[in-house]
Amino acid sequence: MASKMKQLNGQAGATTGSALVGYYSPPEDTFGPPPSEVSPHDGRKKRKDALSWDKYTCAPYFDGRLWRKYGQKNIKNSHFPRLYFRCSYYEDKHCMASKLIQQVSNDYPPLYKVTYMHEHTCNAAPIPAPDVVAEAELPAVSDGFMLRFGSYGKDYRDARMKQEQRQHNQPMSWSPSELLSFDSWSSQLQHQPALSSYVPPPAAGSSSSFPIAESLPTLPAMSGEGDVLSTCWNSFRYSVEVDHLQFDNHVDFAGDMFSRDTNMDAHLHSWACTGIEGEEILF
DNA sequence: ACCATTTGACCAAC
DNA sequence: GTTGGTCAAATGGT
Repeated sequence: MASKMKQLNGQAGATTGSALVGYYSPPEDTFGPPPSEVSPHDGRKKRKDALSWDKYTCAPYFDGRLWRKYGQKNIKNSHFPRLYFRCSYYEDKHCMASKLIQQVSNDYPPLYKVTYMHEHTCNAAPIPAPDVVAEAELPAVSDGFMLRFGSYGKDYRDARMKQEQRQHNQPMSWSPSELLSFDSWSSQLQHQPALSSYVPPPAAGSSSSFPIAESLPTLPAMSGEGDVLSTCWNSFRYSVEVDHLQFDNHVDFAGDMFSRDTNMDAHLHSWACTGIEGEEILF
């Protein structure tokens, strides 16, 4: 039998109200105009003869826009699935922008190819870079901890609140990559070659905030159980000397109070933040 | 029960 | 016939 009823002929009206999806990655050139168009060179014509351009990045998820995932497909001759997104304003504003994400390497950090199709017509304001950045007075990294954190800042949280209001005050869940959080490694781990190759220390004696331009994707966040939370985890980095912050059980960081999880292994420390609207966020 | 995500069917492009 | 893009039912989390 297997009579799987399926609505044919696209343009299915309202899919069930799905949430907006946004992820954070370090700002690259994504807030500006799209890079020059690159036509596919695999010989196969794209389904839609649309304007498209490719971008290779380690931070494929957040590009300042809100996307809704609508599909995933295993691709022949690729170890990684292809993920399909369209603009979250597809229904509201009939914005035809879409993108697909294809992981192309399994390095640290993994490299992704992102193919964008159609420009946004939704006129939605791009999500600004987070306002949580490293605090001032960065010391030399020599014997410090390397902190890594991913966050949406206040602007993004405000945007989410607005979106929740649009959706009849239905709260939106946070994905792990959206949580204000950070991990730390001991300097011992930091000096391992595999890490040092892509974690250049900040300039010694730097006294300004860690430049956003120097933010780079880092290792996937690991939970206490060793699970990879999300390879879309992107972070700013900064370093502090051990005595620069109090590394006991609480840290006041950029105005948010973090408490350390007691179940941590030798190198990976996980923290909970109690600074967002009084809620404690654990992951 | 509601909502977000996943999964597999359908169908267009090759 | 095969592969990839899209849709929506099924599934899972809260």
